[in-house]
Amino acid sequence: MILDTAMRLFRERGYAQTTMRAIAQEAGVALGNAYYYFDSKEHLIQEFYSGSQVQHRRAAARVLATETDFAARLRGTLHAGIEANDPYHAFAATFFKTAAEPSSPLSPFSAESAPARDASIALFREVVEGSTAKVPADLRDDLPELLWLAYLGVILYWVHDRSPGQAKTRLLIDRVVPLIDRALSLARMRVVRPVVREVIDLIRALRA
Amino acid sequence: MILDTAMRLFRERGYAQTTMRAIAQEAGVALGNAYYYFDSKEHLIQEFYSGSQVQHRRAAARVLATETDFAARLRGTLHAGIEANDPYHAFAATFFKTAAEPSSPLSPFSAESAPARDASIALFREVVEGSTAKVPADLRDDLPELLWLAYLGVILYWVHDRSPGQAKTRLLIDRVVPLIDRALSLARMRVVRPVVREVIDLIRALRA
DNA sequence: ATCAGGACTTGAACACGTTCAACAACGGGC
DNA sequence: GCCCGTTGTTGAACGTGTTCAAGTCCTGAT
Repeated sequence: MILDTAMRLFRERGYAQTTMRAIAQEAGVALGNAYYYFDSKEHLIQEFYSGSQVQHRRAAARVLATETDFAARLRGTLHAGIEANDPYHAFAATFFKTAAEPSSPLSPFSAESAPARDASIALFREVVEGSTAKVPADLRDDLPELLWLAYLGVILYWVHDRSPGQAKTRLLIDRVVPLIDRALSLARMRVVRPVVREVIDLIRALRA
Repeated sequence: MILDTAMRLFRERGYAQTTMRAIAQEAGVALGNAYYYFDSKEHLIQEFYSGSQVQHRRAAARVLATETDFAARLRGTLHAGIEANDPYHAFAATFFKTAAEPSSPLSPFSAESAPARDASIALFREVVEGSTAKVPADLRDDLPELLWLAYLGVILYWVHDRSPGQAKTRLLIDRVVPLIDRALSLARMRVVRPVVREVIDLIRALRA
C-alpha cells in the first residue's frame, strides 16, 4: 500500500518532490509508520529495482521463446529492458543517482543486489545459449556478463537520453547489436584472437 | 577560504558527515554566508571538479612533454588522472553519486561541466596529436572524445575500486592501454574497417 | 563629509528525512 | 477472560540543507 502510493507519487511528481509526509498522508498512515516497513526513502526504490528485473524477464520471454538468431535475441532483450523501465524514465535519474554510489546497497555491483544481478546475467546467458551463434569456447563463459555490462551501458545512456520517447536509446540498441554480432564473428579471426584472449584475461584479473 | 575548509572537512570526515554549519564555523563565517559564495553544498564539489581537472593536466604534462609513443602517452595521462584524484578517493563516491544524475550540473555531460569536459577532451587530443601513432583520418576527429569516455570508464571503475591503493585500477590502465593501442592498429585492417566506420557513424548519430 | 547603492554578512525560520519513546491492537497460552 | 509479548502505529522532536528579510560594510561620486 505504502509502496504503491510512493511509486505513484514518484511517477507523478518525481522523487525529490515527493515527501515522506505526502506518501504517508496519501497512504493513510502516520509519517513514522512508513519507516516501520521501509528503512528509508531510498529503500522504497530498492523495491522498484527487483520489480523492474521481473518485468524485464517477462518482457524478454516472448522473444527468447520464439527467436533463435543471436542478434534478434539480444536486440529483443535489450529493448525489453528499456520497455520495462519506461514508465519510470522520469525519475530513473534519481534512482541511478543513488545506485551510482558504490557503498549503496542499490549499486548494481553491491552484495545486496546480487540476486537481481545474477538473475539479469542469467537472462543474458539465455540469450546466448538459446541462440544458434557460434561463440568461441573461452568467450562463452564470460559473454553473458559482458552483455549484462553492455546492458548497463545502454541503461546509463537511456537515463541520460532526453530525446522524445528515448528514440536515441532505441537507435543505440538497433545499431549496436549488429556491431556486437559482427564483433563476435571477428573474434574468431586469427589476427583478432590474441586481443580477445587478452580482454578475457583482463576481465578475469579485475574480477578476482 | 570556505572552499578550502570544506575540502579539508570532506577529506577528514566525508561528504555526508560534513555539515554546512561545521564548514561555516570552521571557516569563521555565518551559516548563511556560505550560500553567498556557493549555491549549494553540491556546488562546493563543482569547484573541486575544475580543480581536479587542473591537477590532472599538471600531472600529465611531464609525460606529454617527453614521450611520443601513443601508448606511453595514454598510459601516463590515465595514471595522472587517478593520481590527481587520489586524495579524494574516499569521498569521490559521494561526488560521483551526484555526478551520475543527468539533471545535475555536476554531471560530466551537463552544460555547466562543458568547460571542464572540453579541457579534459583537449588533454586527450594532446595525447593523440603529440604522438607518433598513425590514426586513420576519420577516427582522428573523434578519438580524443572516445579516449575521454574511456577515461570516464576508468574513473568509474576507480570509484568502485576497494583494492588497497586502488591497485586494480592501475592494473586496468596498464593492461587496457596496450589493448587500445592494438585495436588502433587493427582499425586499419580491411576486414575491420567497416566495423570501425559504423562505430564512428553511430557515435555521431547519437551525439547529434 | 555625506550619501546612495551595491557587496557582503547575519541568524532565525522553513521543509525535509529520520528517530524514538510512548501507545494501541493483536494473538496465543493458560 | 486475562495476561503478556509481539507487532503495528503515532506524532513530536532532532539535525540537516536551504532561504530570506534584515542588517552592516565598503566604495566612489558629489
